[in-house]
Amino acid sequence: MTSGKNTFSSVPEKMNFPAMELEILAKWDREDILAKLNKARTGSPLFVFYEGPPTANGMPGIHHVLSRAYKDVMLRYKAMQGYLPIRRGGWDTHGLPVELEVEKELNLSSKNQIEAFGIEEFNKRCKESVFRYIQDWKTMTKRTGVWLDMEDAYITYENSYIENSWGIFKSLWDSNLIYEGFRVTPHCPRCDTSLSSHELSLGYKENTPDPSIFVRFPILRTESDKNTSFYDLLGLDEDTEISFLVWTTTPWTLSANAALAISAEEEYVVVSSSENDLKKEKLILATKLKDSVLSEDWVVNNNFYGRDFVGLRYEAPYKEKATAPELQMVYAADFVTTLEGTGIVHSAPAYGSDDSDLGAKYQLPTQHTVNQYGILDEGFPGSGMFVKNADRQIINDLDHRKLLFKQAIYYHTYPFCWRCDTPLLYYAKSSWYIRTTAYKKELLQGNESINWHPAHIKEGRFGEWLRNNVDWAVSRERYWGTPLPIWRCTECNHLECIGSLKKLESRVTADVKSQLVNLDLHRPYIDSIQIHCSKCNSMMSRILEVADAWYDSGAMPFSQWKYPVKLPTPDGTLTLNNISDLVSSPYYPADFITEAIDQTRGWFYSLLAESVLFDPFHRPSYQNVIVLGLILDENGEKMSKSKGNVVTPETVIEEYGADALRWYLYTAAPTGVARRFSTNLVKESLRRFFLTLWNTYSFFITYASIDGFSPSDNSRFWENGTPGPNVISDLPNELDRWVISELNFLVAEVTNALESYNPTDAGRKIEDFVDLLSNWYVRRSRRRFWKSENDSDKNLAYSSLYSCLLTLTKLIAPMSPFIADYMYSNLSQGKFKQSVHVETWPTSNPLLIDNDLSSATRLAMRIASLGRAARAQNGLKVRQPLSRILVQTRPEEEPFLPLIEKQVIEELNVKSMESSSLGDLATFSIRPNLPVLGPKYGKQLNEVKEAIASFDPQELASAINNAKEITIGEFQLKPDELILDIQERDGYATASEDSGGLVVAIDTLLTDDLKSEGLTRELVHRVQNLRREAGLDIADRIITYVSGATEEISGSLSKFHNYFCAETLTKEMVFADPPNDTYHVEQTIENTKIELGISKSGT
RNA sequence: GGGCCACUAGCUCAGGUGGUUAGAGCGCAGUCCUGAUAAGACUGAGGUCCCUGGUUCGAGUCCAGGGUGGCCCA
Repeated sequence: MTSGKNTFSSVPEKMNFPAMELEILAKWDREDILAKLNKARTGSPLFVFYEGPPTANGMPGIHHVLSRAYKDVMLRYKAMQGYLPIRRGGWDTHGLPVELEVEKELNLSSKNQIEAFGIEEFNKRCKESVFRYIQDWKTMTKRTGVWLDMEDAYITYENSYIENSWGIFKSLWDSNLIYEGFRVTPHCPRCDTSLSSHELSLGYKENTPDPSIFVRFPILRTESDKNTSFYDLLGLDEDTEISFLVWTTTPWTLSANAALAISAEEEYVVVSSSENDLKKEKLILATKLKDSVLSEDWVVNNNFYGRDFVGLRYEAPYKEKATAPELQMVYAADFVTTLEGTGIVHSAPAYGSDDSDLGAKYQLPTQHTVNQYGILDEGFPGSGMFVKNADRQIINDLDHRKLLFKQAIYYHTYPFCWRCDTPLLYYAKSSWYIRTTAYKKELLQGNESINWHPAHIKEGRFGEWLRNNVDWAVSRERYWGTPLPIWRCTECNHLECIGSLKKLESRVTADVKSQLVNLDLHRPYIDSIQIHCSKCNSMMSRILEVADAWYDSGAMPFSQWKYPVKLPTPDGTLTLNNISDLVSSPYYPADFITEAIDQTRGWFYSLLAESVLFDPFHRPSYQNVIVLGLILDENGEKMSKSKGNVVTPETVIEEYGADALRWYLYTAAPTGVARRFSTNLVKESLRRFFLTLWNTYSFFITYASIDGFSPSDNSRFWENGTPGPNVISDLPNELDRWVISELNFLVAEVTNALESYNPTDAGRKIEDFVDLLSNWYVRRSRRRFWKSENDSDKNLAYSSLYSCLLTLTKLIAPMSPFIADYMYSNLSQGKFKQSVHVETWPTSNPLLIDNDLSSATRLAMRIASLGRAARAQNGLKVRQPLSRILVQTRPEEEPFLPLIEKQVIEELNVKSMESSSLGDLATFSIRPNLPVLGPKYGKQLNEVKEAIASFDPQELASAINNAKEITIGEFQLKPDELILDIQERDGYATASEDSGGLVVAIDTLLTDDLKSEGLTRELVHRVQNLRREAGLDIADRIITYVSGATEEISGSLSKFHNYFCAETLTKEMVFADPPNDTYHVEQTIENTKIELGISKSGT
């Protein structure tokens, strides 16, 4: 510490927060604060953070500021807690959204067109596009005060990243966790491409007409014992045929029927028609749907549950074309409902997602009867036609064969290609899967060990997703992505997975080897690398699929480093040679991640799945997650470019500053719930919190500068010489003791909140404290700062306020880093750290927390509030002193009164405060103390309540006062089972709390002395206004002129001469007309006109 | 269709474990206070705690069903 007095820099009259933030940013740059922080934390325990990588092919929005702000707050907090945070950023660069943007720019609309254009050039454009807005992202990140390492960010398209991701894939391959299967996707038969869910949502059309047909699927009579017995069970003769009635809106898919699905728990009926009796036909359908499908002629013969039909075999319309007719039978499936149709669903695994899942479950064949252009195969009615046109032929054929029961037109919402308007087909394509279901148990166990904020995500959205886990379809038939490292033999179809470049090198021929040097691992380059088949020695080519971009981001813990890599740890520098080293290093798993809720099935899942499957111990790669809610516009609608309701971060920041925006984002709504955003709310944050804080700070600086206060003056002020909340414990003034107690309590609360990853609570607690600091501590302490002598009381007031402000700068530093550093720099006068962000987090001293004092002060605030209300209601302005106030509290609060007497007297401008006993003037009401009586009397409570209500309150009151048991009717009541309220007090200005037992009564008697004093105070007030209007400095001494005063006024002024002069800094009082060169104004006081003037005194 | 979340004053949000008459900030109307304040205090207007049932002596709170909105998935 330097010796001598430093002065505080003065506070600008009008504060420009955004400009201040730019200054602080320049300071951080100039002084390289982040590097200094990292250096200071060398050898500290790590706080490992993984960044969920954004894509920089669009402008960053408010929701991006949200997640960055939440990332930053925890990193800054942990740094202050003494950790070394790992703040490496990352970029997600692959995937369909990127391709779509480029397709749009190049005006391409199908895979054929892309391939004609050239994959090489296409991918080049993709690569260029992903960093199109990187500068905007970096600018936003920096401007919002977010300390993420953007210069050394990982990039998912880099070779090293791809190669590491291959390594994971290879490891899964070796564990038999990769397989090839079918996956049903929305497919455009004209563009010959699958559509993403996003594209799908662009093309839904309502009221699309489709055929709605009900088809008979007769139960086979002879082939198995069960079937025979079913006919026998119903006692059906040879001529009677029984059929499942099946509903479909896609007749063409009947060509690929593989199964029927029913709901096991639903009720079904066997029905026959009285009219059709001759035909001896019986139908089966769900009980609930009978009336909507069949006419009243059909009567119920038998009742069954769906499960009774499981295993029954049937005759499909095109059974001769089925690849596995022996498997065509009834299966139970959860997806079957009884809301429409017949409750019996025809299933074609190639043409439906549910169907495909069912097929996978029972190993049904995925049979294609339609090619990728939507043309129906040979051998079916309508063959060679587009399926939607073939529908008609099929319906006619079914009708002809008496299989069609009835038909209609069905209007529903159906997806069309957003590019070419062709109806989409759900179409099974070959796809590569990761067998996540093999580790379902471990995934669920891993989830158990993760701390989710908010907690409901764990068992709710995320847990639900994991419990319904299906294998991850990880391949995409696309171009711009991590190529899957699988090679297939062109001759014998043998498959091999290659996990690294080195391995690849060992498998290629000598002439190809040279091509591997500096090879871009993307398509099309990697596609030309062939290897020799280990089985038949023919050539193997890479399969053409690339990985789902979620696979990239999920691989991020492993793939983000370029091995070998040297990383700092508490024990020194550690070298990681490969992804296996990573898993056993302190860099795995992450302590903390945070992203928005839409990542539950995105990054949160891919991260969990890949780590659980890859990690030998099957641990999740993250331990704490903050899940953020979405940001909606002020009307509750999602912000989107097309709606034009996007608020850009810049607009808000330029007007109110990044701190205000951040503060709003932390405190406005609990984490995880959607929130409505409007610039006005940010403004409110600024006004309500920052301006209050700023005014308090500004007050301190102003007066501390005048008085030359220096924090180091008070040698016994700091404990261990460190600035913080630990001010000495024997402060004589109860206001100081109180504020220091509140401060220490606050430190504990904020620390707890941030330890629980809850910046929202932390911020709200700070707001509450700042309000108390400004509107109680400073307001009540003002006179201590104003008095002219520099005594120890004044010094301790400064010290206490200083301690609060300095500690606050640290508490708010993680949340609003700019203003925190700005205030800290001035308050610390360069004696502590270079920046608040390299400070250590304050610790709370429980010995300084005084709960009684806290309660007492709250009581003082409540009394003051009631006192002001009582005055206001009776037209007694606070400036008029009155003699006394009577206060009635609850018994347990009464001991607090002496502690706060001085504060209440000053606040309410009365001469004395008395604790009032139950006097004759009061009237009472008595009410039952329900939390006590309820459990005791239960159902009898109503009788007790009635008894109490019918009893004389006055009598009860005195009994309670004497702490006696009271007999009311048949009940014996103890004093604590009743609550006594005072209603009013005649002859006084009274006010009482609605629910508490607190009443105040102000004696309204106005003596001559009190009146004179009130008059003097009124004059003081007028003179103060003149001082301000005249533009005098607060320390200027003046000469005061009064003319035209009544005897009452002049008498008052002479009686309270000293008071008047001290308050107004009047050196000389002149009862005469103010000279012309003074500042003077005519005033009306008590209906009298007087002339009041002031001039600056010479000395 | 399924899952999750939300629904409390005009707006934004608080309201452990059930307890009589549900709060804050902003906004509105009025009054007051001010030698830090872009402020503050008090009063007032403003509530079907989304609805319906149930449990309970007692439900904003617990349970069931439904509604609206949002997100995710079909």
